[in-house]
Amino acid sequence: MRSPIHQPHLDDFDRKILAILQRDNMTPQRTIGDAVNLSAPAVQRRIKRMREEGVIRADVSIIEPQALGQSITIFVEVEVISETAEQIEQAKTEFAAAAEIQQCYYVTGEADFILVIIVPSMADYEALTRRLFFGNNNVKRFRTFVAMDRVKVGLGVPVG
Amino acid sequence: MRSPIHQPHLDDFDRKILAILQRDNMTPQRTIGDAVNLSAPAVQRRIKRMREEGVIRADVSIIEPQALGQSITIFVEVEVISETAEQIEQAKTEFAAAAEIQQCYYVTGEADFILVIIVPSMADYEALTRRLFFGNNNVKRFRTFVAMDRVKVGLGVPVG
DNA sequence: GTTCATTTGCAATTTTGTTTCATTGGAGCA
DNA sequence: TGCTCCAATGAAACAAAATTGCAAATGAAC
Repeated sequence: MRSPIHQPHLDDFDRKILAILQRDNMTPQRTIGDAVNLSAPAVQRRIKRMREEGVIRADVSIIEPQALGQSITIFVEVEVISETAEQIEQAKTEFAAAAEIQQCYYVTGEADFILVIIVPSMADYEALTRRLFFGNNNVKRFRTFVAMDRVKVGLGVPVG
Repeated sequence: MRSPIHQPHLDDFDRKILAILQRDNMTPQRTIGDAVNLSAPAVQRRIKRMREEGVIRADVSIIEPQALGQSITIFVEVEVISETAEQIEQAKTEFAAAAEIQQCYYVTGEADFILVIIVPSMADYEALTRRLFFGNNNVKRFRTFVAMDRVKVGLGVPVG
């Protein structure tokens, strides 16, 4: 379902451009060009290529959840009963579809899934658990961690 | 250290605009205006205001970690020994400073911190644990979860 | 009903993004 | 060496978008 990565070769220019874009993608191409010693059109072509290659996945605004009344961030470790391919796929689909689930990872270790959830209140979380976990008979157990401080939040990748 | 939120009143226009921007912040203001029934300048002024108020925290490109050779995503639950305000602050600062740590949350529950880490290889992770956890005598223990599939990744917030 | 503050749309202006095109700098090869 | 071919570049022209100025509309307080 996701577009493949064709092992793109990124040179130093590309990496510097990415470093700028993942900090502020509204930076004018001319400014980027000055920073990396390239003309604006060159920068523009590289960005376009990296978008096509899937190196740049998306361009988004990051919103403060509190401003939208979504003030609680919760982590959940979910352990399932049956780990057949089919059951796992179904769980992935279900978790991915929930708007409250901001992030979902399928992991090894003492849990099977780790979820990052954003809700307005604990009551909403409680309702969500009923729908998502207690309402799913393949969920063996789940552990909840409530975030008191979002110390560092982002999707930045080290550019090496 | 973080700018406060002055309980900004967001109307329906604002929320619709945010919904668009957190999906694609390169959408032209004119297009946004058409979608929400507002002129482009009106949209522009609202966006500017929400940036100043801190509702919109940042505008970024999202990069595929694999493209940068950072192909392993790891979750870590960290439990500390002493939870004095000072010790916690120090841990926050230390975790926030590490480039490999993409996200860091201070949580309640059976752990104190939850980290999302991006590294090129398990060897790099092992080196990181030595530096961050074994090298810190306030870390009681930590549990590692390696992501096999990044099912859903993003920082989108439900717009209610 | 009047006033005041806010927000809007339109139009002009400025800035930015995009395309065109001639040129440069190699890589491969006779 | 001298040659062609290819990919990437920068300068300039061009198109599109963002931003600003301003008058009109809206709405709340009095």
